[in-house]
Amino acid sequence: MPQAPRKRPTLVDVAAAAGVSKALVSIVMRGVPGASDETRARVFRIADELGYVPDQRARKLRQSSSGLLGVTFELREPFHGDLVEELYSAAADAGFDLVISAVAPSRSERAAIEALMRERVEGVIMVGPRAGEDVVAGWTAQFPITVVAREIRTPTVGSVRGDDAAGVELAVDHLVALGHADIAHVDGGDAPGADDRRDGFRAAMARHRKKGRARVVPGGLHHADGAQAMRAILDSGRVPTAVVAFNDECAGGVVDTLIRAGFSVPTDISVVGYDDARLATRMAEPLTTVAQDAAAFAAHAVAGLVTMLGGGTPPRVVESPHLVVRATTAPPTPRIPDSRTNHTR
Amino acid sequence: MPQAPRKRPTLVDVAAAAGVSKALVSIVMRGVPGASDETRARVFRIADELGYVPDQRARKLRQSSSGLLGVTFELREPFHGDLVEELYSAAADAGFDLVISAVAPSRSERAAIEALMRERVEGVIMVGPRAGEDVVAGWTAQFPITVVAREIRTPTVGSVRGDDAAGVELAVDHLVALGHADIAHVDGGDAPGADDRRDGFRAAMARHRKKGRARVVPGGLHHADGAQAMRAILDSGRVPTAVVAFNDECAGGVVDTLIRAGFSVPTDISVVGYDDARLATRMAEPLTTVAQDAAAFAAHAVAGLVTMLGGGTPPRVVESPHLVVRATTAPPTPRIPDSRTNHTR
DNA sequence: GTGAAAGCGCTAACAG
DNA sequence: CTGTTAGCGCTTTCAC
Repeated sequence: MPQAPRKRPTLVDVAAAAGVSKALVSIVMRGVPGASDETRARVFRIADELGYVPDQRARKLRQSSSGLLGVTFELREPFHGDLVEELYSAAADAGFDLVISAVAPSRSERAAIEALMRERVEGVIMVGPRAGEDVVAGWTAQFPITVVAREIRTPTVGSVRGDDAAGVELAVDHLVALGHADIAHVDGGDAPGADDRRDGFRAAMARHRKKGRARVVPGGLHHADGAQAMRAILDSGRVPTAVVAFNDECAGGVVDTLIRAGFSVPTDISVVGYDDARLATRMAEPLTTVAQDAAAFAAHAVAGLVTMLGGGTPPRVVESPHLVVRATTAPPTPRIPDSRTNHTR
Repeated sequence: MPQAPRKRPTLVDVAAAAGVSKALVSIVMRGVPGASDETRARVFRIADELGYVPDQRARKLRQSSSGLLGVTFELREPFHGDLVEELYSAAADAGFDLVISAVAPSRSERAAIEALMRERVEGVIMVGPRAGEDVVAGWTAQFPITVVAREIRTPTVGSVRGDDAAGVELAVDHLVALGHADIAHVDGGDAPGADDRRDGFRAAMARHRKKGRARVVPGGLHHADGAQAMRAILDSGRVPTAVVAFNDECAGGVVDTLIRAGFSVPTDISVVGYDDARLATRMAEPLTTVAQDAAAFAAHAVAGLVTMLGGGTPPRVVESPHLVVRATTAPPTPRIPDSRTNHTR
């Protein structure tokens, strides 16, 4: 097995070895017309023998446009991972390469964005950014930006997101159709999209003339938030027959608390999540959830950004989510009062 | 708010605006000695006004070494995310920039590595690669490679991993000290490290003269694998008092199945995970687990790779894991035969 | 302390 | 079909 060479072969090396000009090698390597088949074959063979790999950086430097799209995402969010995966293919389809830059507790959004600036990406897609609108708008001075999975009002910034209100309404409609009346919403606090989901919940309950039985409980994005919120609901003594959680992870916390309190899901209580992140399939009970189509998000984000690159207007896409019914929802069972009250704490 | 400029300012633009040569601007931007304080201040101010950001690609192209380290990791693995985060800081400390390239079902390790080749990274760190040893060794022709969180025997490839056997032994020792005798191991199938953990389990049980009561059940890396394995154990009728799972996610599946079968954790059955990924804290019960220090892994991987860059020998680091006792382990409770047998299926 | 010139590896435009 | 020439934006000698 060959060791890492002291110096990588360049176009010139290949050209010399093949006895042709470097321009010709370039033509062959890019697969553009302008070389005879036999030259092509010979150059390829030599390049291969030498272990030649074109230098992407030099290539992009020479070209007027870098053909690069940047992406910022959070390493910790499963749904972000799903999106990044889809973005790779969406970008490739559009003829762009992707440069991904992660955000984590020890690496700020600012740091992630600045790395992208230095890489000379032509535009960036920010997945669920936490920065303020004005901050994001400020970065717009460097390149066009499209935000995914978060609403943004600044007109110069593109936005691709799901219709959060409609998604929650879908969930409520499903539960009502099953016969549920007492439904609680464990919300997302100040997370992106939380307001809309809360509003959607209230609107749907009002539409079904169950306004008085709609309960909103403070929650959050994570497992612990859902668990704690559900515990609060149980402790309140007023137990609903169904819960709509802010997202899948939060729903996981809700379910876990219920099971440990001796309830069974969905027999005693139905639970609906949101996102349909890969996570939803990693739970003990396949979760009924509102699905956001990551592939569609990615496609719209890339297409929208490319439009902006050409001077077009920023995309403003609101995708309709759909409901995926799995195993955590069922018709409510008549409740025997107090039979389940001695739940563990 | 300024719109994205038609063309980004370059060094020349800044130089012209400041009335100095571009070499001087370069000196100032890099912060190297060779410019007076007032020139420095003026150049900085002008660069800022123009919104100038140095072009990383052109910069690296000119330099003999790119100062770039590549990383491949799986978007879906929480522990990989932890590692990547630590790698960012470890690389920065060593004066390198990171280029991360994700692996996902729709993006192969080969694709991820080839993107890195084109980026002219000087070396790469592969987090828990799945490719065969020979394949990884083959890539070594392009750049030095260090593998993290997986054993590799090829001497030309660096390796930084935890002592998997010792880790599982730690878990078994802890359980035995608590008084457990019947312990099962839900293994990781053919995942990296699974063999060692299995061996460690058997060795520890033998050491404690409980060889006959050691049971190994086929599992896997994910929640569903753990859940299914635990179900199989329950169905077998021979229920251990403790389970050591391959990793945290798998342990989550084990716990979930137990709870739903009416067992309580840790009162009836203790469960130990592995990794201490962020995930471990996202569970309903804080998981007792074998912790791998992601920061230490990252530091060793970067240091080792840098050594290889300088012609040194590939690192061969085996980190000692440690046990983090949380809420899923306790002394065994005397079992009333068959009291719990009617678990749900 | 400052500037002029050369060139990193490649592609684009042109000439043969 | 093939080769030559001129840069992309930057850093790096080496003069002044």
